[in-house]
Amino acid sequence: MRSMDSNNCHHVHDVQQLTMDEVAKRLLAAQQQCSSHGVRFTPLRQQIYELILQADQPIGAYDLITQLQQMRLAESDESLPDKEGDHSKSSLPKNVAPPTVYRSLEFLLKENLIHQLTSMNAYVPCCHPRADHTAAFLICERCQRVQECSSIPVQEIMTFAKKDVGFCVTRSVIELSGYCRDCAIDAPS
Amino acid sequence: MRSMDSNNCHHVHDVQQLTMDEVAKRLLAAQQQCSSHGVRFTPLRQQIYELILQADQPIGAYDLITQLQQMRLAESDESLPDKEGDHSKSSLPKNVAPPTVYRSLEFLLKENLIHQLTSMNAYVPCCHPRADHTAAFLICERCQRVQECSSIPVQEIMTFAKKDVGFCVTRSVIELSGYCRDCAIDAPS
DNA sequence: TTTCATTATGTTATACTATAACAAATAAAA
DNA sequence: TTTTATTTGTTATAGTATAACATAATGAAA
Repeated sequence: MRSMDSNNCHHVHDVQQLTMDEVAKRLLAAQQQCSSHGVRFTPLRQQIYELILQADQPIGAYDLITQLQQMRLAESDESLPDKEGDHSKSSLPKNVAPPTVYRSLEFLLKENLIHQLTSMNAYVPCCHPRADHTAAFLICERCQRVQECSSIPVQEIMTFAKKDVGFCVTRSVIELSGYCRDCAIDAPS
Repeated sequence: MRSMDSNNCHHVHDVQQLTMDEVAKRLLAAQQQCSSHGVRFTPLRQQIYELILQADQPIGAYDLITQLQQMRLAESDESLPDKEGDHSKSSLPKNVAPPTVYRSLEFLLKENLIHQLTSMNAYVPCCHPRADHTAAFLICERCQRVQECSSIPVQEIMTFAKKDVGFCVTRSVIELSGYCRDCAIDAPS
């Protein structure tokens, strides 16, 4: 059972377990963001974003492929039950190949709509699509819950790299695996 | 050209570009550590550790395989030039398969002799093999230089996760890519 | 509208990274 | 020595990601 007070500290958010309402809101916001950025939020990109939003765990590229396949099969089945249905609708390709998904993932990453969890080859929605912030991720090994932290200590590492080491960061991977608060109860501390 | 004062701030070290002397020292230290831990520092493990120490960049598993192959070929060639040499020496297998290398990498990781750079699927020596510290890595995209930081801000993230979020970290991946001090001069800041 | 250029997607093939499962060899313990 | 445990070899395959080129859809210019 997930604690309700898990978000009480500064800038820590669960990235998933969204309600249908929240998913809808995110999709709309993404629409608007893409529109204002002058980039195209195509049906494919939208579908993939939606799958990532709806997933209750970080989802891998090949899982997305599987789910897309099933969605397309389901769509083509819908046109059969109709006795006099027009079968000339939109015959999407049956097979979804890796590049199809990876290109949309690349797009969503560039738009800051999703994050990549490099340590587990999976993807999650971004909590704050607007900002180009540096985030750390707390990944629970047991329940797969992922929390996104854009807290002070995370920012301090960046300023440390710049000020003290003279290192100019262009990409950050900060992923801490372990046991979340709820799961740590059962596990050794 | 690498600055000499790049290590002037607390707990930041280049992980590579070791002199032959330093490599020898590390090997000896590893020998002793393994001995005291009651684990076996076999010739294979030693060879792989040595290759990682000698590399001037993070090295991938399949690069290690290639290098091992070449070493073994070179060894078997050495026995040919001798006119009356005993060819019955140590005929090592010609092919080095992935598990051979991955198992030794696993060993070296467990002994804290090396680190895995998850974001680039490569491996580097550990600066402080003794401690089981949390480290951040600064990875230069241009010159491939890698710096290991076990500085205060890094530790603060860990305490933040524990104290403020109740998250119990078992494994950390903190890798910042970008431009090191020397390369940042030419690149946009 | 038609043409053209651009962008996005489909398609095929393949590269790269890593592990499972079992066999053989080696070293340590009984 | 015999047994046991550990390490390494071997074969096969799983999992992740991209290159290269073809086709289709979109948006802009003529």
